[in-house]
Amino acid sequence: MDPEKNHEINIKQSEDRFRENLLPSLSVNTVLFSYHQERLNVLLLKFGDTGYFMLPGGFIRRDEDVDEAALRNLKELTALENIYLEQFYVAGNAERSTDPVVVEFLKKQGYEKISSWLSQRNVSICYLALVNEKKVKPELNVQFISRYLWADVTNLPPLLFDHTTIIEKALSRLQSDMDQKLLSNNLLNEPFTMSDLQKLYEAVFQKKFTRSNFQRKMLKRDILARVGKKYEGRAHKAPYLYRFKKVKAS
Amino acid sequence: MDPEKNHEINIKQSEDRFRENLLPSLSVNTVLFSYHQERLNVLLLKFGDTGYFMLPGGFIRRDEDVDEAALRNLKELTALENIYLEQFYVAGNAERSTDPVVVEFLKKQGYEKISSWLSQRNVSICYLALVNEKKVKPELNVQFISRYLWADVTNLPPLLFDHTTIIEKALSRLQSDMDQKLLSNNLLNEPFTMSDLQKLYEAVFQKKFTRSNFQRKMLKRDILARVGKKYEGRAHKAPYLYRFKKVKAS
DNA sequence: TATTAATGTATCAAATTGATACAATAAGTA
DNA sequence: TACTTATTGTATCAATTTGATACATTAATA
Repeated sequence: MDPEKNHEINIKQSEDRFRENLLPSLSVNTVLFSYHQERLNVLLLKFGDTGYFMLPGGFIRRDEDVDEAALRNLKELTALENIYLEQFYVAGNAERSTDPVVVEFLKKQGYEKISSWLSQRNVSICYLALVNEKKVKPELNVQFISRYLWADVTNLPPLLFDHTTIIEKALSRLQSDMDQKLLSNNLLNEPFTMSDLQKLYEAVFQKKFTRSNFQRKMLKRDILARVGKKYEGRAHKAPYLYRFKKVKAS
Repeated sequence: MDPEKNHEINIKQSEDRFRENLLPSLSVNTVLFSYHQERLNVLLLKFGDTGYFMLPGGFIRRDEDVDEAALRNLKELTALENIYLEQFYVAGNAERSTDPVVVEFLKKQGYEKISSWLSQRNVSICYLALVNEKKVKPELNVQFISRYLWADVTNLPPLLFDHTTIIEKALSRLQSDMDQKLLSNNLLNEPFTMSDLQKLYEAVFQKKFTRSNFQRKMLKRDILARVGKKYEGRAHKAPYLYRFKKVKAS
């Protein structure tokens, strides 16, 4: 059998399954932040050979909470579990689901039907998550996804749909949450030095902090526990190593 | 013709229209705050004779933005236009759409079909808005809505679905936005005195502020313009009257 | 004209923040 | 071993902000 025909049949079947099991008009997208080599990165998936990238995402089953759907999709795409997820934005523009790059690409490949399916009106509920890059194993056996990329948030490639806007909203939410919630938690490997923590803050806020004042502020918050010293074999005082204190059960 | 049969046909027609024109699985709800007689209130609609209330809401047309849908529904239900609306929460629990009170009520009245329709899985995108109670003309020609109520947020009646949770989330968002965005704007009639403004803040934050410090804080923000004095015919110094300064076009 | 009650503003101490200085120390170098 | 270097931990000081309180102003009334 013609493999392409076979493929279209598979699509037809999955489309039927979609109708049965998934909520129509809705999807979730997750902005996965990581911190690696002093850069704040975002996980992106490359769409075919278009040169365009997109955020990981997926659909919502009829019997699961929207939050659960976000967690499940995250697990399916990256093998991550027990991750802090925060719902920060709804992408609800009527025109957002049609991207000429996607339509063009699919038509060129003969996927007229899939094209119209993927271009259906769709509202996306957007989450952000914070992860250690090394613990993420992106799943690439997904149609049209050719590779993945941890992209520096200050230097994003071209993105499909309104995903650039979504990432901007995610970053500003991350900034306003950074001080309150214990977000650094997921982004830094313990133990870490005060300097490590400061560099993370600087990557997130995209500005410099005064060292001594940053240290004072962090120590005063009573969230760090000193667990030793780090001897780097370099000619200076060894910095303390820290872990985050366990959050009190309240 | 039997009026109830006739009614069911109307429902059938509107259900068909629903399928054609509206996004399935999705709705919007709006928490409409007002400030009246030193109380922070929320607009609620009474569901039949059940003793239960609900938030105003509606559906999203296939060709309109989610934000537009929220504005349109608000206009249809209250005749309000050009209102500050903020998306603050997504109610996405799988079980949220089924409320035994609603099911019971509709069955009792013989509306089996409508009951199952209204109980379909539904994700609600929630907005908050701030309005002058006197400018709101709630529309009561809506099926099952018997009356409306401006309910004190500190003393809510029983609510259907997860609407109590939604209002709690709305209040905490209102509190965190109060200082940044010029929200008082929509809640106070201009001109107002400093004491009026303070009472509004006290209703929103549900706590008292020290008068002199509140005044200092507000004056320093450079958002108020003095426009005269208020002679109340009472034995004390006349307070200044204020308006909000026009926001600079930036 | 004195009294009263609410208002506008000043004041003072405490807490917070930004900038800078300085002491401590791990390793390299003479 | 003593001195140097680089980085870290902490102290200090002024400027700013915040909470509490005091006091002066003033519109109506007795």
